[in-house]
Amino acid sequence: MVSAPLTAGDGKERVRLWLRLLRATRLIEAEMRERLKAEFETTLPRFDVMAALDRQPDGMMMSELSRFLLVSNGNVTGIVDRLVSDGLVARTARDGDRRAFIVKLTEAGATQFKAMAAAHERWIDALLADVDPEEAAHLAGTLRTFQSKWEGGH
Amino acid sequence: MVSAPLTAGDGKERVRLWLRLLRATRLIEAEMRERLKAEFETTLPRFDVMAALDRQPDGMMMSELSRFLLVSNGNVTGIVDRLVSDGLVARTARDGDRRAFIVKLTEAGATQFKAMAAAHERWIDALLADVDPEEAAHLAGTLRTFQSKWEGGH
DNA sequence: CCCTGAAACTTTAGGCTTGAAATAATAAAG
DNA sequence: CTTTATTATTTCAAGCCTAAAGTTTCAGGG
Repeated sequence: MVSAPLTAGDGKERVRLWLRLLRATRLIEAEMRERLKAEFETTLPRFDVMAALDRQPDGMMMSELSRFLLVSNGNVTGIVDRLVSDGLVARTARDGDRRAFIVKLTEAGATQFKAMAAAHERWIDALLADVDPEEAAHLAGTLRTFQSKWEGGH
Repeated sequence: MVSAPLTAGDGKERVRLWLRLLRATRLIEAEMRERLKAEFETTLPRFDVMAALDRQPDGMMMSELSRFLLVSNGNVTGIVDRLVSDGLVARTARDGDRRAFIVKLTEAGATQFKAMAAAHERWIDALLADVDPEEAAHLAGTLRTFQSKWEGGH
């Protein structure tokens, strides 16, 4: 006799988790998008690129940006193009390799990003106010495990 | 004397959780996108629309779809247009109201969706295999609480 | 009947996104 | 030195996405 599942609907638990993950993420993402637009006249992809560059003061190659942000090469080209023409980001040559560019935040870009990052942190903190910090740390740990296994094993 | 935080980096726990949530979601999303393309020659937004319609055999209005999927009205128009021209979805008039359409899956659409849904469930199950069920339930519960508070309170 | 407002949907402009193809420069092998 | 492969990036076509403006229809007074 095969043991019947004690919890109802067993077997679809992981799909249910995924659907919740996706929905929660999209809700928060939509909110961030809306506020970035309203408060800073910018977009989430632009914010993502600037956040990545802010962590690497020496700059990043286009391809590094692409890998880090999990988006395609061609996508990064367009976003960076627009940031450059707004004076927030600069492309500089890499000596010894005329193929690659080093992309960094300009002064103006770094200044603007600081303001956005502070607001972003406040928004997220308020949005997730009901998740207590201990729980947050725990969940972050779970997700970290998932990611490292996945990103490691391709 | 103000008490110092016992855990390092306190105050940014929620932001860290959000970044991990976002990254994990994007990893899985990218994988689903890739497999839907490779195995079924379709896209994630199309899958999302078909999944929503599969749950409502009587069909949905365009605006219901838009609200449910958390995307804009105009966006739904385009996706449904393409699904209709592929014969997977049908727009039918709603009697008594010439403004609204009822959108449903066609036979062909329902058949194709069944195959995709089964594959989708297998993929997610395998991807999340390392998340133990207890932990999964816990995470799902936290997300559920967040969502109901958020979606309720606008 | 006629207005006014709201509802359902489409259209438009601009930006994001991907995968594939095209350029160009470097590196490696013979 | 020349061929071949790899790396870094851009370009392109097609589709996704949003916010805002536009169209048509309905519903409720007057």
